[in-house]
Amino acid sequence: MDDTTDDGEHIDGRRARGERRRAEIIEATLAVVTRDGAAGVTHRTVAKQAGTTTSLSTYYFATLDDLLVAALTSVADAYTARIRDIIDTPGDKLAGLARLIAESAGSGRERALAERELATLAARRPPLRPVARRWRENIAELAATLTDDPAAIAALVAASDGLCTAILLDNASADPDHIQAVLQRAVRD
Amino acid sequence: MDDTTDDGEHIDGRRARGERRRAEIIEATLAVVTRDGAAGVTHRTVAKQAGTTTSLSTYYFATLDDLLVAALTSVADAYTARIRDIIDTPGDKLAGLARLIAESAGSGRERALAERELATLAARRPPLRPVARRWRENIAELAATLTDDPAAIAALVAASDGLCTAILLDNASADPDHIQAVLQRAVRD
DNA sequence: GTACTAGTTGTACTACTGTTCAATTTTATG
DNA sequence: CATAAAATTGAACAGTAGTACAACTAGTAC
Repeated sequence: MDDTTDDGEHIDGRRARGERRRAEIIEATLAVVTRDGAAGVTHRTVAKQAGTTTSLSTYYFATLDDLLVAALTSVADAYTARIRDIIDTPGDKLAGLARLIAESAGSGRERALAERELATLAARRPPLRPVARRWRENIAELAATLTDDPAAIAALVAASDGLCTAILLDNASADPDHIQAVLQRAVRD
Repeated sequence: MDDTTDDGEHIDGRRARGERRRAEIIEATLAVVTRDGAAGVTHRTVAKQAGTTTSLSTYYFATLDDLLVAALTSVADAYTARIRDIIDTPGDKLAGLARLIAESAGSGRERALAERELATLAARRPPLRPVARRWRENIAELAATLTDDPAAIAALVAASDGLCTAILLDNASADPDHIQAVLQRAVRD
């Protein structure tokens, strides 16, 4: 058998399977956070959700904190990609951001809630803080393509964050036009 | 002995002491949230912090949820009073709000963090949600004294919330002037 | 004094927690 | 084939969780 890639690098089937398992466990963690909140995350609940054993969860993530860091990183990565898409795509960036925020009311609600729970955890766990900061840094980067005024950038970040809170906690209106109007207030001259 | 108030109502020393104890337990709960986060709140940790026994904590608050609701309510009440002060006091209301938000970086950091932790909990516990909404409703009321534009009101609420996040999670600048400038962007014509 | 109520304590039970570890299976290497 | 490495399992340990409950103390009313 020739177990090589096009690059000629060997692929260890064991490690590949391990990576898959690791990803499954992270996904299971997010499912648990979505269902029961961050407080519901234990090696046992995660393992059960992933259909494996407790020991395997500790095999990949020695401590619960490691697991939470990995889960938050995963969500942050996804959001980073989404925002980078908006930045790189020609067109109205504020409208794109408004649509992304509006998703927090529907399909993206679970993800947004999970991100928020983990971000709150981060306030108390230093290793989590850089990861939690990413969402805000990404918005700031998007804002920087629209204005040079630092106050306007800070205002857009704050508005985005506050709008998400409103949607998640207040069941506020998730009309993209309304959201865009609020965002526009932050960056207009 | 004449155990009556000016109104002539009898005061039961036992009940009075009970009310004091109840308040002490709530205060202890906030201290625990401040130190270890909402996840650190258990009947035992709270009782230890309050200098009483576990059973007494369950005597006043049958379930942990009851205790968390009471603690969040206490914080929300304090914030409500602060904001009402700003509304009722003549002068620049935005400057007052900016000073209040800036406190989240210093003396008020613990309180603000506790409120945020409990508010995040509230997303998942329906009985907590109305209490968690109060902070935002109060800001909206303050905003309503400055403008009639619903978008501007929503923008000020979102900006206030986002600025607090920035301070708590990013260690962002807590300069009242900077904060006021960002807030001003939300409500100006 | 007695009777009653509110507050308070210590104890105990069951359930679940993070974590460890030796044993086992699966896969790769030579 | 044999050997080693990675993945996976089951069981176990010690610690802590929520909660219930009977017993006890302190304050009230008559």
